[in-house]
Amino acid sequence: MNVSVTIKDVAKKANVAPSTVSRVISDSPRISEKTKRKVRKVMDELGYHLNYNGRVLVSQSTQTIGIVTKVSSDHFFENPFFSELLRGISDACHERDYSMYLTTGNTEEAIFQEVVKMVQGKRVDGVLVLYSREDDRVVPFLRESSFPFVVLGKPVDRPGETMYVDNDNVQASKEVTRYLIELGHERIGYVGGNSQFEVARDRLEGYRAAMKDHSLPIDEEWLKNVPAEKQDPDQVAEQLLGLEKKPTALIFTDEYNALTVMRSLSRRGASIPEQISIAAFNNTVVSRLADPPLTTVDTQAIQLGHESASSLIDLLKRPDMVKKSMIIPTRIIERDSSRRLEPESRVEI
Amino acid sequence: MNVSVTIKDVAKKANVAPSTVSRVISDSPRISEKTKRKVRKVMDELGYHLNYNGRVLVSQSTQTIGIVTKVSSDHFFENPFFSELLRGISDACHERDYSMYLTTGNTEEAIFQEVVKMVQGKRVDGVLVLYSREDDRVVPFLRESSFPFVVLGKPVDRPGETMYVDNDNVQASKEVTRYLIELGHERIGYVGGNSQFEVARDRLEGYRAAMKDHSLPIDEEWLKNVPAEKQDPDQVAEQLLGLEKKPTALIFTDEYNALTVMRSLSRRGASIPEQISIAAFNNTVVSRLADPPLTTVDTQAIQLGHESASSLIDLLKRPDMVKKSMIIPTRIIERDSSRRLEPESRVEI
DNA sequence: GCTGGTTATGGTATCGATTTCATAAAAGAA
DNA sequence: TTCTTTTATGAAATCGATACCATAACCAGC
Repeated sequence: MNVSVTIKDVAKKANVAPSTVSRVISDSPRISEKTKRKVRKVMDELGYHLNYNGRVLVSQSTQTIGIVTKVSSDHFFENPFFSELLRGISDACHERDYSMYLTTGNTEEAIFQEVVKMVQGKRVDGVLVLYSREDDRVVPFLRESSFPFVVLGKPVDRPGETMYVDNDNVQASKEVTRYLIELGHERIGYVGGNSQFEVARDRLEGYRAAMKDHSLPIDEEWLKNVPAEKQDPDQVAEQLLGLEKKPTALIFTDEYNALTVMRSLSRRGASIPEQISIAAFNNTVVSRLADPPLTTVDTQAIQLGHESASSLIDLLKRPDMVKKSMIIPTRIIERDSSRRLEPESRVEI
Repeated sequence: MNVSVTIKDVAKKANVAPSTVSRVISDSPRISEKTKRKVRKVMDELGYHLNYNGRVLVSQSTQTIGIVTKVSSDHFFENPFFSELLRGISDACHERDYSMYLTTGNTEEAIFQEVVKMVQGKRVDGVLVLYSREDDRVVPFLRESSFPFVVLGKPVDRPGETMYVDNDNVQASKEVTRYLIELGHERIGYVGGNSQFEVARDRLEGYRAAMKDHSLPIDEEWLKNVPAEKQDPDQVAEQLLGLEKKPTALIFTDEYNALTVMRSLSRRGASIPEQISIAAFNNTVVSRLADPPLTTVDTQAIQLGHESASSLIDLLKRPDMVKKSMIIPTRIIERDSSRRLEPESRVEI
């Protein structure tokens, strides 16, 4: 096993040319069945296996896609949402016989350099960018290099020229807000994420739009749109409970934030959902196992991952294809963290 | 960008031989500074970038490690434990300038075939197996092929000949059991996982040993050592609460199981930790965010990942190295899910 | 001035597969 | 039977980089 069997060894033993063996491997119709059988027998005998690197060099294609994540410090990695995405991506890759090449780094610069290396070094055929952010260098670089790529999330600029897969976050956010409004809530707060990311902006927009549609005023004190790492859940809880006009419902773009803030709220005597209803985005296992289980917007992470990888592979196979984008539907999963606000129960807490 | 610049183009334009350019790339001391400057200037002008595949072919090394996970249906992927592992692996790879090649599949056969393909096809230099299981074909195959690999978890057989990284699960389980015993618990139950996996067996063994050390009898009714997917949390809760001699504490090898069973227990009126104390393994974000937060054994997933990848890379660099294995220490993180059982409170619930 | 030893660089085979072009053999047409 | 067409296979160039071997240039020592 140490010394490997090459196509030439097979050719020699089978008394054919290397090119014939190559054609047998690709099952070319130009080779007679008899020769195919003979060559295959020898391949078995010698324990031949195709050397992938030789093929890559000549075919100029690695059958591998590069996956670019946010910086590790965003804790994207530790989030089950990421895992589910990866699961979807992985499934799609395996279905189409592609491989995944994972990129990570602790700084944006490190990630960018990784991307440059994998693109210039021809390590991958295409790139899947798992975020969409302002001031990002990766997407512009890929665009400029005319390297095939797909963005998971709505591109910050030129969405028409870019292939992407995303939820309709504005719409989804509108819907979950409306859902709470229909449950009788009027004072609805919103705890978002880093507004550098397109997804955060879209969801905030959807929330605002829904409130406006129902002519409900928004108290800016109800909005906490800050990066997760800067958010002290206790502080958020305290601030919200200290308000004269306390919100009766809260929307979180991040399940983890929802849980930590929920805990702080409960400790301060605001029980969920009795005093405050909660809804969050991303329906991962976290929401299911929370106590009480969270009402969430299912963003269908596995499908998002699957479609994005699948679209990228389509693009690789037919580079001239029209840059179609894809919107994955969302739906609200009702659980116990939000409840109907009966008129009589609208007492101050 | 479409047509790529090769080492030959650089050589021609700089009036040197391709071999000289290659030596400049590797910064060989045999090339004069003057020539290096000249060649580098031309590389810049032409926008040259090393083609990774050409190098791979001649150097017979891909600087990539393959990562083998359990079948997707085990939901290993969706577990933050996996994410943290991956994070550690990723960090180690980036430190050493290695890449990761991820394998997944829905069946064991699919995974096995993937491994064969990546090993025989020379897609990776070494393999990291993220589980240790009975009746596994991957490890024997790697061994037989004398392909470098490291197992995360204690190998089922021939651990002496195999490089592995693991916690001391027997010991860790002993400790957490002892911890509960020292809190005054005597009737301690154990909810484990699929005993095909070495980790499940080790932890069960540790638990039994600790109980024996303290001369505490084990009621076999307290043991639920079944695969996660077959475990109905409600049923487990019901069975445990229906016992005449109910356990006052439970150890879970899986945080998710712990949460689902906990919920069932609470619903049936057994509050945590008042009536039943809980301890679990793997201290991920799940335990931190649970309500109440779980007392857990921190298995240090990130470090496990980091060390395993790092060991594999060491092995690749020095194939003759002694097959040292590594035990990552664990520690108990005390949180609110377990409490001291005061003698007077030992009343039947 | 000649020999021997460095040092800097060039030429070329090589890694393992694919692919184009050429050609021998077989089949079909006249 | 001879010529043309088709089919099956072979020979060799190629992908991009590396590494071995060769050699020119230079310097030192006698």
